[in-house]
Amino acid sequence: MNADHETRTRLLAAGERLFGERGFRKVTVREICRAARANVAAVNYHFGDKLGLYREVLQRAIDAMRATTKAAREAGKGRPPEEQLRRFVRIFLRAVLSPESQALHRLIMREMSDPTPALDALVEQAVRPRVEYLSGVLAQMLGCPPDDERVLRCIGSIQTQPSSYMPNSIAERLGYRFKGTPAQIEEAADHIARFSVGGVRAVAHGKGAPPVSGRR
Amino acid sequence: MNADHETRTRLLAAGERLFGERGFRKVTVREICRAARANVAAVNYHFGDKLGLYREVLQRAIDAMRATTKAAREAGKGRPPEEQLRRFVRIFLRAVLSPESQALHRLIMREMSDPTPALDALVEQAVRPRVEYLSGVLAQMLGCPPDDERVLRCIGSIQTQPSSYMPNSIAERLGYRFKGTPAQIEEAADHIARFSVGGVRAVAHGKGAPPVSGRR
DNA sequence: GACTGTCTCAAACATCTGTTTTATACATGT
DNA sequence: ACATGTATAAAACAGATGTTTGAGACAGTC
Repeated sequence: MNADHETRTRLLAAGERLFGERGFRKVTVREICRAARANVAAVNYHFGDKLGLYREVLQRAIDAMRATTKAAREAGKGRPPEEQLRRFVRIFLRAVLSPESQALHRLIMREMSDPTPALDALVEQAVRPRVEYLSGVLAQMLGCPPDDERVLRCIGSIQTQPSSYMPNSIAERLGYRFKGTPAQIEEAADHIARFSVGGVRAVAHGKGAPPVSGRR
Repeated sequence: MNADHETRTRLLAAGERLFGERGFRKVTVREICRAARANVAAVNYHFGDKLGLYREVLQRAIDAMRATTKAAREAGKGRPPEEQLRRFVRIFLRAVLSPESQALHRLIMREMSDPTPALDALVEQAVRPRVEYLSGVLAQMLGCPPDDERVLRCIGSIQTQPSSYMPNSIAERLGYRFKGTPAQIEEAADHIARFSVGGVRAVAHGKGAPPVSGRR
């Protein structure tokens, strides 16, 4: 019986931490089981296989991402689109960089840059809703329909920026020490928000990069 | 003898292609040897071990990256900093996305997001010079010293954007078809240049993202 | 008290992967 | 002709890794 599934729960916790730190491939079943003080066979017993455990962890990450999107949506409700974008950036960065919540959000970013067979669930359940929300915000800022190519391009430009602040990043080797203190997180969010609003404005006005030489 | 090192050359070519497509870890020695029509032992004979082959391929990538930085530097010589940034972005994107030259430049991006023991050479020989060049450009645009934190933050915001246009990217699943035609590459470069110049301007003027609510 | 289903464990298994060994062929220099 | 250094090939090796097996412990059920 053991309806609490104690071992199962410990495996999920260990998987969340380790998968979040290193992604699916670079974590070994034996490592997870050691961290969860469980037998090597425990993963296969409770989750079928390694990917089964990963899928459950990823589902939690998907839920966390949806919650973040929802929080950003609500924080921006009734405000002008630029302010909606700023608030989205700030809420997103807090989620990705705060030590308490970072594990699951990093897992998302890893899954996107190095996908597993579980990618589909992520895209359909979490990425698509977020992109739809941001598309609405950006379409307003750009003054164009949400399916304009510029909308998706801007979303790309915005969503990629946070990876500069993740550990392992080259920036650390170049003197930029990012430790993830609340103050640093706000500074990073502030920068990305500023940079992104400015970038979108430039795209909206069709200025900033004439074909190759400089009309301006 | 065999001073041409035919097998060695084929191994390097196969390694360049495969490492560029999938990175160090996800390529197997047997795969490389099969692609190079060589024996499994060939890699160890010619390069000591797998990492030895990788280091030689990476060195080519480092050289390609330095050449790109140099080309951007020269293309911008004597021009205003914004134009220097635009030209850098365009030259960089052409290198990363053009089918002919993409393999080595993708290897660079892989090495940065998922480092191997060979990372040091990359950072010291290729990343640092590029960052120094961009720091100069951005310091001018921002009107601040090159070691101001905003400089490095902007470099991060600029350099991360191209990953939106790499294969495997989520954008493909959401309807944005990027095939890498010259026209599409120019469009992408145009977008990133516009967005980045606009972003840097906003950071320079301290506008675009007041603390949380909206003064503007 | 025997039975059943749940859970855990140590051990073994199968596969993949980087590496090494051993033998052989070939060209070159003396 | 012989020795030497270079290159390739087939096979074996060693370690890691995901998975399976078979036995046993434990709790609840008939």
